[in-house]
Amino acid sequence: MVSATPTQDDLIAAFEDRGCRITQPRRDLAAALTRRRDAFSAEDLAAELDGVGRATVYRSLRLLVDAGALCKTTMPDGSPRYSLDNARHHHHLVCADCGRIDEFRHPSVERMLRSMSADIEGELVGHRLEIYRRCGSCANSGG
Amino acid sequence: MVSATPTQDDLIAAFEDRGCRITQPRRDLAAALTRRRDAFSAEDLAAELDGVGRATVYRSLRLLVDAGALCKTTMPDGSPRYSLDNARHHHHLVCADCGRIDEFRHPSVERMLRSMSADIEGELVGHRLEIYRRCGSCANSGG
DNA sequence: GCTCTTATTGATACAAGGTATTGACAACGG
DNA sequence: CCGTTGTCAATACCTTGTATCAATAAGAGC
Repeated sequence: MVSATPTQDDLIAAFEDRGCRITQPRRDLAAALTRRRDAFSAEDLAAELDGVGRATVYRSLRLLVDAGALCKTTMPDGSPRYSLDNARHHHHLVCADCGRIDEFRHPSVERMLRSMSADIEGELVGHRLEIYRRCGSCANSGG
Repeated sequence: MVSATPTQDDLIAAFEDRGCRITQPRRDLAAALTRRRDAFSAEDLAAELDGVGRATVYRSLRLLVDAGALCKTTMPDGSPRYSLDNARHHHHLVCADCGRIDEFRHPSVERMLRSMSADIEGELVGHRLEIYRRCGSCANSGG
């Protein structure tokens, strides 16, 4: 049961669960990820992981997103960011100024989806919801 | 007051409202757009508009999105699609199979946003919501 | 209608984010 | 410890745009 922010071992386990081999690049990547408390771009991570190929970084990120260990979020300008996933279904609060991403669970979201599904023809298969805001520190530090 | 799906003249008016010149490429583009009843990619549209430069297509699409005449929506795989906008705030129902995009207004969405804003630190500056489903025809035609 | 100014154009280069290919390599089952 | 095969790094390429720039054409003013 993974419930808090995943450790390096949790990330390794995510690879194993998907039948992947545990290689040095994946270990390096998992280590780098657990060192990061913030949201990051794939390119940033690739730049940090000297000696690990760019393609490998992208492949691994996709694996971890599919495994549910990482989230991929869209910034207001459309550019993607990755962040560690604390599991359980949630959405994201994205600060439009500093890019900070917080997980966010609110009963009204699921309530809304239930209430809509009655009025929507066809079968609901998913949704995408980001909430953009100015976070507390950005709101305080001027603007 | 533009309330139904915009005509070619409405699109031309959208350019004019923004102080833009009405050029032949923009006329061609507006004509092509009103012929389209479906969602489309910018590249598709550029391919259709022979003789209109790729950059011009992208520039014009951005103008029309800013003017509120077009919507830019994200497919489940993250790729963008454009569709004519019937104005008034709304969200999108995207068919995960055929890519069909319908506009969609439901009181529970705004209710949800209101209800959340009370619980969110900082100032809300926007949101992004797509609902993915299998539309009626896709659900019927097997799968 | 004819200039003149300037927005706009198409071509092209570039950027960001990501996938496909490929020969070399290394995990790990036996 | 060996062979199989998943994975690697490198590289080319793709998609979705944006920046640059010289050439052009809108449309205002006469």
